[in-house]
Amino acid sequence: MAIKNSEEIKAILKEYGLRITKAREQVLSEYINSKKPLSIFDFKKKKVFSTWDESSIYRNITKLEEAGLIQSVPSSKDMKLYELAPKKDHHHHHHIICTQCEAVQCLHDCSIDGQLSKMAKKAGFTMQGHTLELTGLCAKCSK
Amino acid sequence: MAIKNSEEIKAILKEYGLRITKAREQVLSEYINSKKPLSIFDFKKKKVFSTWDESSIYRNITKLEEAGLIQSVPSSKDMKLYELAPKKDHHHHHHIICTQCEAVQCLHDCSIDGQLSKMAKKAGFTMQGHTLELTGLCAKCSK
DNA sequence: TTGCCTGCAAACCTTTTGCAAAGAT
DNA sequence: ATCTTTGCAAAAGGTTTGCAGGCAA
Repeated sequence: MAIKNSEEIKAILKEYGLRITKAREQVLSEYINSKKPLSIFDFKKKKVFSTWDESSIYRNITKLEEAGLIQSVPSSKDMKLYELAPKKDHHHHHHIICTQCEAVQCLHDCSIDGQLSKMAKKAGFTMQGHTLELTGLCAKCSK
Repeated sequence: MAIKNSEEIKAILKEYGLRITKAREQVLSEYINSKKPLSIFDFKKKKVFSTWDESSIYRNITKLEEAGLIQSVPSSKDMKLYELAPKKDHHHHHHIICTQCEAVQCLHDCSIDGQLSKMAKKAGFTMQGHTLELTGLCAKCSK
């Protein structure tokens, strides 16, 4: 998703019925402009967030999730991960996690639905959905 | 996987160079005989485990993971999930869960590896593995 | 003004660790 | 006899909550 400026962020918050506060704008901005899921740790690393109390970041993440702007992502680590929720123009996608450095990346072409439906049918089921996570080595770690 | 008795469990522990203790046998047995990933909560629910201290269960899970008998599974919840590692579960497969009656069935033809590898490669990753869960309606419930 | 948001501190929950006693090899 | 595992209690790390004051609508 393209980088959005402050006015656009505010408009989105308004559209979702959320109050506009500086902390909330910054949290949403991170998710909108990030290519990968973010944990509280990712926020704490950035000095922009050193002004905000951790609990406020947590509460804003919760608010954004309740509003449907972000969603939680499965992880093997001890921290919760969230990513921007898919909008209508977005594609259903999955993640691949590096088994060495734990980097997470989104995979934007999920072209296996047809095959999965067939597998389900063989077992006598009508498929409704699926969850899929890949593991592997990222470019850096496979060197 | 077929249910294994106490002697078989002991043999596996020995094979993996682990000492045989009652607690460890019971933890491994749960993973071997479970059709789904287990968290510490699943252990605490069972009264067999009420005899063991939580820290011992945690330590045994750690030991089994280090030995390569179980592996961690990505999750959105607050608790870590583990499942039997694929080596012991010689038949790589997935599950489909009925969204109505919660019946679980194994899917024994996983023919998507090739496609997943391609998806991973596009993202710059070398795929190592995947976890997949399908949801749908079973034969009975879709009537 | 009204009610939501924030910082602070404390509570909470899962997981880890230190230590001495009990158990496995 | 030696080295590992256990129970207990305490600590650690991430997340949530209560409260009083501050800010958005």
